[in-house]
Amino acid sequence: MKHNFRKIEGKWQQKWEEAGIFHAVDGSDKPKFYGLVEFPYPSGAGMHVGHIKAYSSLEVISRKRRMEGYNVLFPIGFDAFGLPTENYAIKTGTHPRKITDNNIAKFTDQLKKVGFSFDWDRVVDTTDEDYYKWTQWIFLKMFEHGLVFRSKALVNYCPSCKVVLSNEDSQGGKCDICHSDVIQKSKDVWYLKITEYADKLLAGLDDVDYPVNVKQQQVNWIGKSTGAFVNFTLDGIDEKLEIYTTRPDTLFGVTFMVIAPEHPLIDKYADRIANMDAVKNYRTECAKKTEFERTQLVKDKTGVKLEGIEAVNPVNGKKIPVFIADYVMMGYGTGAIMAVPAHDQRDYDFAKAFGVEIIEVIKGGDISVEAYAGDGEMVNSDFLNGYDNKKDSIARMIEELEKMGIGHAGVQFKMKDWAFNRQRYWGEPIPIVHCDHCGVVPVPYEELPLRLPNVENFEPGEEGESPLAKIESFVNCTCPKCGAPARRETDTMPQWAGSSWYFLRYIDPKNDDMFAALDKVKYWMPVDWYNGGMEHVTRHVIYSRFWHHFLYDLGLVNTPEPYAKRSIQGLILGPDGDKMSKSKGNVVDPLDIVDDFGADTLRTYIMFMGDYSAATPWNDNAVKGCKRFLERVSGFTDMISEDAETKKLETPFHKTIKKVSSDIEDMKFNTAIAALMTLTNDIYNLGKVSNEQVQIFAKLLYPFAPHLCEEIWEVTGGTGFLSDNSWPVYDEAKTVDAQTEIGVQINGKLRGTVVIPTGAEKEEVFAIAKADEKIASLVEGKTFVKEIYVPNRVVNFVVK
RNA sequence: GCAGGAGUGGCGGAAUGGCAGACGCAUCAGACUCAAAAUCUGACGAGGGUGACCUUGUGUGGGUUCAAGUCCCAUCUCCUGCACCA
Repeated sequence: MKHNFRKIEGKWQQKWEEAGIFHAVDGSDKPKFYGLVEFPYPSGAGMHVGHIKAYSSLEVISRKRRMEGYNVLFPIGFDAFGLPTENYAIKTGTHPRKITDNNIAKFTDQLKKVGFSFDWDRVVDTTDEDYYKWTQWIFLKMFEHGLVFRSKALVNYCPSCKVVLSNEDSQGGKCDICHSDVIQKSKDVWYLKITEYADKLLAGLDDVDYPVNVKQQQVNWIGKSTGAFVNFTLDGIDEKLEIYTTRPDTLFGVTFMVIAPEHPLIDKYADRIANMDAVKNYRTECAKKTEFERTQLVKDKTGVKLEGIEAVNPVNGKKIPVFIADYVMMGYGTGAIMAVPAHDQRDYDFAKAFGVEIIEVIKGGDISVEAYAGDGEMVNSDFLNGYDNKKDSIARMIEELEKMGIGHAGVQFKMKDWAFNRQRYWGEPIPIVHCDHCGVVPVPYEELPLRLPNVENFEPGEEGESPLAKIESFVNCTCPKCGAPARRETDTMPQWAGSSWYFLRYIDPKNDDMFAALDKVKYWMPVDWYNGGMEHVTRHVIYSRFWHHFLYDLGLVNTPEPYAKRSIQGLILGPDGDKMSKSKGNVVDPLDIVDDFGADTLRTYIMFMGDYSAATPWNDNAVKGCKRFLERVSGFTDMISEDAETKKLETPFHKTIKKVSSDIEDMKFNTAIAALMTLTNDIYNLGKVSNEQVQIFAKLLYPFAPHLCEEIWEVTGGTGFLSDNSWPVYDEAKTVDAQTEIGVQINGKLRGTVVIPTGAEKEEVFAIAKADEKIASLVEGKTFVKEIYVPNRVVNFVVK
């Protein structure tokens, strides 16, 4: 038959939809499989080829699982709150609701055209009030459990988007949305205490199947370090100056202290600081620097000495100077450090620049040249003298600090609490009321959802106030606690709120009483396999793990970890090898490929391009190659013959079933398709194939090219849909040929090949190899030192 | 600087320590055609030889092994993430 994709693709998509074959069944007796892909942000541009690649892996696996008898949940939805929509709304004067609805309709249509087997009955939309009601509900639960707090603090702020950003949203000192330089601004910020879950998020990684680099990145992001907190004192003032250090063993080498320019101690003792003008100037300069600039000047240490203030080293009573310098961050540890120039390079650079004393306490380096961070014998260190490794001396020092009551062991995390409010319209309203009498009051659960007011003007204020602040009818309310007039919180939640729990809503998308019923959660969770992008590893994945751990602690879900397994897809690059971008004009529109070559070709090509997890450039010619392959497969129906010759294909078929089955599980989609191409070549070489063999082939190719395979299945007399039929099984005995060609090496160099009966005994194989004319002539007159045989692979004769 | 990963034909990429380059693309030659496209057949790492074949070859330099793209040591390059984190 001809491969008329225009005719068959629409036909099968309609049939699948009418028959509802991709609907998951709650509580079925079959084993369950929950395959999850990251739901898209429905942008106006429509789908990108990257979306297709991201969904194709679990699409293939889900289709295979259904044939293997699983009850499959493979859902899709839309993560639709966010700035691009809001900005577009401001630009065009169209309401974000309308833009979102249009974009969702477009994405839905496109996803269906590609033939994804999503369960369209469970679609979620994070901007739907029946959905965000539960986002707000979980937020209130966190509030109730003390995981939400408000504080005025220096935060990452994007001057272009006019919003506060979390640490995760401003990686590399750039705004995640518009890539402008992020500045530090003092703002009222709502935080979620993700740091309270830092240890659980770290430990949980032991129980899940994530790629090593993903785990490593999360470990780095959480950034746990162990060390000690030590209280220094200020000379002549009854004030403690607490520092955090990972090297308490070097305490005798402390020659100065450094505090962050924003440290509160400076203002507290401003009257004692003789050079306050210089200090103020330095602080102003630091505030002007972007995070990026601050990290660029790694080499040049700057700072100002606090004249009139001296610290006292608690272990030896020595008076030491105190500096402010921007190499110490207010946001990490206590915002103050003890400086040990002899054994820390940053302190060393600073000491050299400011002429501070350097005292060696660990032997082994040359401190006239650089700081020494290695192990060695302790010197100049009182009771630590003679210790010769970090581990012992740290333990001994902490013991002493605790005994003296001036310090204790402690841990620190690089991860910071999650800045959770945005001064924007298109997000979930934060369900909090500010009352003059009662302070911060949560909106009662029964009043949820707290709806976004329908307004015309979405512009944020110049100083970064939320657009909601201008809407009197929204802002003015009564206090839920005392009934007095009060004001609503006008900030909204960040983009990542709705996606932190969406996989739970798929389980029970229409439930009005709960985000998802526990019995259904128990049936479906955890997600068996979650595929997505590397860019979400230190954002969405870590946020959603946090929320899920919290819900687990409340007993509302059955597992602490939401995702049993995580995989990552690589980028699709433009044909020129660069990242696809509108400005470079190298973007490939997947719908163009569907129109020109068909959805099956697009899907097959994307899975065949290369290693699934690697970045691979697009190649238009190779797309045509996949089209050609599918056309050859279509041709099988014209080659069907029921004669005995087709028995010759038995071994190739069993081999292919084996390889395709295992390659799909290993996400080696490219070699699975290559194996099917090889089998296709075998069939063409023979020129005939049995009806049953064509049907097996259709089943194997079905996850990749489902429309064509359903058509072949129908034409060859198959009953029902392929998803209702079983995945082919192979017979191990039939995966081997009767004869095998093996290589024959002499002294490790390939000198020829011989054909042996598969599985032949060693001695027989040696005999066959030695009988080979060419081999015989090459070994003539030599002595055999060693004879090696690797079964069905190679023979190696070592001769002299 | 720290962590993780990768270097294989013209290209995308295959190879449980056992015949390097599967499969696809591109290219070249041939068939079909008035011609082109499509399709089919064949060749296709490099160097040499009329030829069967020979030599060489997986970033670079060493090593282990009967045998190394694969393991070990060193080194270079590239990608990804984090980064003055005390």
